Amino acid sequence: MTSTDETEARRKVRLSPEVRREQIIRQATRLISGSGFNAVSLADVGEACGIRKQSVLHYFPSMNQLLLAVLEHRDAQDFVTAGEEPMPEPTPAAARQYFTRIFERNINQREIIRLYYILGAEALSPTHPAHDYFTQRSRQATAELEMALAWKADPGVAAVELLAFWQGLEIEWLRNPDLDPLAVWAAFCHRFFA
Amino acid sequence: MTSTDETEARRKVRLSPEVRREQIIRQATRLISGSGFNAVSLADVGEACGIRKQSVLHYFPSMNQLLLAVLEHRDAQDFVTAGEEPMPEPTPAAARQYFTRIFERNINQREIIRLYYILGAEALSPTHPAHDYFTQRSRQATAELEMALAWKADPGVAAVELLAFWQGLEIEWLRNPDLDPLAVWAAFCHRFFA
DNA sequence: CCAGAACTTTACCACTCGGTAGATAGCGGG
DNA sequence: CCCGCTATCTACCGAGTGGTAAAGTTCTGG
Repeated sequence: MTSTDETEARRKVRLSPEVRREQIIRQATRLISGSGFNAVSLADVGEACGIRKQSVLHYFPSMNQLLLAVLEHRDAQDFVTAGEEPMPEPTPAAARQYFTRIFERNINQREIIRLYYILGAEALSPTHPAHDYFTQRSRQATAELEMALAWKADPGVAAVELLAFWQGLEIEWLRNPDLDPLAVWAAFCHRFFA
Repeated sequence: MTSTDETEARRKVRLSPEVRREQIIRQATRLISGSGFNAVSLADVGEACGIRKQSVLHYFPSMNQLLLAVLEHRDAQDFVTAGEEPMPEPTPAAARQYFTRIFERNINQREIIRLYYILGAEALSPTHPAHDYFTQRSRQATAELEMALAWKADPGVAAVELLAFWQGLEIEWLRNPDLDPLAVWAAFCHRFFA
């Protein structure tokens, strides 16, 4: 993609910093969730926004910082949409309802699931810029699950079990969009929350 | 890493084609499983083997071909080690024993699990050189599981359920090496195969 | 209506990428 | 012993990378 001036020179469009920043983050999210951080360049992000890579660097000091901004932006948005979710009482029925609701919300955000899948894999490497982010996040998720599964015989094992199935199912759903994740989820829950 | 001549010039070591090819595939597997295909270069592979990147290209016509060679080599090796595994009868006990044996074998190959995790994520993108490989492989795995779970009420759903938990657990184990995957596996099987 | 702030640009830089062409050197067979 | 085969090398290419410096252009407040 040389993307030379095709039939028209680029019009210089000036946007407010807030709008531009959000646009950059949105496009970066889209591109990274599509091909992974290692396969996306500053120029790609710029092109998707209709600006040069140097303009992207005007808002984010480096590519790594942009990646972290993408993740933080996502966390902030999650906090908004999920904010009012009550912590479940430690009973099977309450926990099942709680996790099912979050699961349903997730599968309406295909791009985000894909982002975390791809980045989570890349970030296994300790030198990846998002390595620490994912390490901390995984620890936190396990702890939260363990608390909601206190009624289980072994909450520690149960937490890993639920977490493993959960994200494994999301991955299968990414690979095969035709599959009905809620049906599989229900089959698992029928045995797990009993 | 400029890797200049440190205290000693490089000795030109000449190996037989078979030995060198295998060495290259082995090192490429190691590097890719560590950081992903998109983050490994021909020069990295060459350096790991003590040769120049051009010498790597002497054996594999391109980086993409090297990646495919890595995957094919792995499949061939799997066929050797797993060759004598009998297809299970479609009963709960036989299926449980069958899958448990494969699972135990897998968790002795951390690097390979990691290779498939990282590559599987990158290969979601249709432009990735291993995209077709993973699409076909996933289809095949689901079909095989479905056959071994014919005794289930809904083998299609059960196959996805088992596959999801399976690979989700492997991923959790990659993230946290301290966890005991066999314990979690047993907990899941206790309910799933009943 | 002008001046300054700042958004976007062009012009670079040093480096790495995958890949090609041709020279060099180590090994086995005669 | 040396000659041919070929594994490996040096040298190079065009394109792309993240990032810096500074000029230009657009908007806005006084």
